[in-house]
Amino acid sequence: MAIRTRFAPSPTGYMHIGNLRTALYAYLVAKKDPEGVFILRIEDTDQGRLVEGATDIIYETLKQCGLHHDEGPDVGGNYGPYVQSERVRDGIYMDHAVKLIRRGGAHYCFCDQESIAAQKENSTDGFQFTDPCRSIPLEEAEARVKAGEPFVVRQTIPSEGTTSFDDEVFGHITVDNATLDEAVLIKRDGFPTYNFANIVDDHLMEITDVVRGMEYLSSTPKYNLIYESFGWDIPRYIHCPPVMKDEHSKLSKRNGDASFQDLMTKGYLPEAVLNYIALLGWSPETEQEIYTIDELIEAFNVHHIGTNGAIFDINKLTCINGMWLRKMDLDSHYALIKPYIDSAVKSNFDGKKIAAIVQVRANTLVEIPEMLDFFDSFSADYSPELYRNKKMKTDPAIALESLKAAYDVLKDVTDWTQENIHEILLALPKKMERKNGQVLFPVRLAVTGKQTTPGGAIEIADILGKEETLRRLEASIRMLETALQA
RNA sequence: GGCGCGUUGGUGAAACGGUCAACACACCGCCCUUUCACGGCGGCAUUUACGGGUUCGAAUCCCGUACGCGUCACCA
Repeated sequence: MAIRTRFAPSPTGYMHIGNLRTALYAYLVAKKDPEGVFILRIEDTDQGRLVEGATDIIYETLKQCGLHHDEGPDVGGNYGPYVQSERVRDGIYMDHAVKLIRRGGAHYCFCDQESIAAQKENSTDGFQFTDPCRSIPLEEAEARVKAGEPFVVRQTIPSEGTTSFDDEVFGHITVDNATLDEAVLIKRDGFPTYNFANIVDDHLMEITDVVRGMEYLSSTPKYNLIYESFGWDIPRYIHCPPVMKDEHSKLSKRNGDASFQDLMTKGYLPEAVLNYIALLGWSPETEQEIYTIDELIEAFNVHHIGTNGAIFDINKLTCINGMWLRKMDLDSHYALIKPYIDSAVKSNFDGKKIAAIVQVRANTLVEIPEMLDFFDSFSADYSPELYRNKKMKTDPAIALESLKAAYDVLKDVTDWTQENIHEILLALPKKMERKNGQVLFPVRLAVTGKQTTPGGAIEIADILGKEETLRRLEASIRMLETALQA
């Protein structure tokens, strides 16, 4: 039988990295099987927490990441509807709740919240609700329901014995039934709770592998009791530890940095983000670090998912993002970063050449414009002290000498190509008995006015063109002369 | 508080009883070099939360303690 997994978010806001990672893992588990099916189900049973537009963010994010679902509200499928509120209208949950009650796995409960609170009030430490409605005979309960009395459906849990299950990540877990409380399955408003809707839908949609956060680990035994009451097969469980913001707290929707959309605006690539979060909590069996989605499918193995929370490290993401940027061929890299180049460079320079000098340096997209600001704005009012560089063995006086020499040879170049500039400029240090750096470092500085830039003197001069290079050189020479005279 | 889960360097982590505890990020040096970066090389846990036990041998198994997280909602 083919593997079927689902990603079941509730549309309550942004998609954060922890969520996305759960989606990724569910996707990988499904696609590991060539026949595997990945399903998107929207869990909107909490009508009070719905956030408008949240569903679209989910669609958009999955799409950007290439996590295409085979079934879902927008793409259809044979197990629909894929939105829980629509399933409520179809009566699916209530029908199953009634079935479960008849099988003894649940019961009607007429307690109001006040009486539960009162019981809690009167109990000494360790409150566990004891439901008096458990003992109401079924016919009587059904009659009260029929008469219109408000009710909830509550799970009936055996007071003795133990329940255990196997988790692919955490192993075998056993709990005493006595510690399990009888959770509400159908709320007073007729909507199912998350737990119940989940069980029913997972079964009806024939989910074989349940991938979810480990916060559900403690309610899993209750799930299994319901599966057993129904006589249904229990799925494989894959509980994932949380993605943490720091040592103590999980990544939260409040923390804007954690949302996928924010990472996009911060200049990260979807592929890199996916690559990174795959590695957050899961480790491959080889030392390979860069993975395309297809490579992840190939390498993924649930038994290498870790058991403790992993702190989201933007440094590592940045590094991986840089690797993705660098491994692209120049044409696609240029196509990708063109908007960022254009936003900083309005003058008519060769964008592709600029892309080439940027490619080995940029780790994120947003840092690109700042790197390139010198192309459009140059004025020789920077500090002459910038020319003093210990490693290059330069100071303003040496720089002035080099700049003049460079200007003299450069002004006669007729064919302004990188090769020619290279040849001409590198002849200079030899002639002047200087080190390469003593000539080229000042030239680069003179035409950019910046301490550090992407690209060296030759590459930048090439891009700037002869006229602009000479203009900038001249301005810098004048500035240096004035400074040295003073 | 009950129950469950966890604890390897600043971070992600490998090692599934057997040499000096991989690797990557970050950090620090050095090299390369026309700056920065890229790339290369090296450093960075005398030790795997702590205490016992089992064993010829433990990060790895057992027990206890501490700490952390989760759960105990008519939220998901």
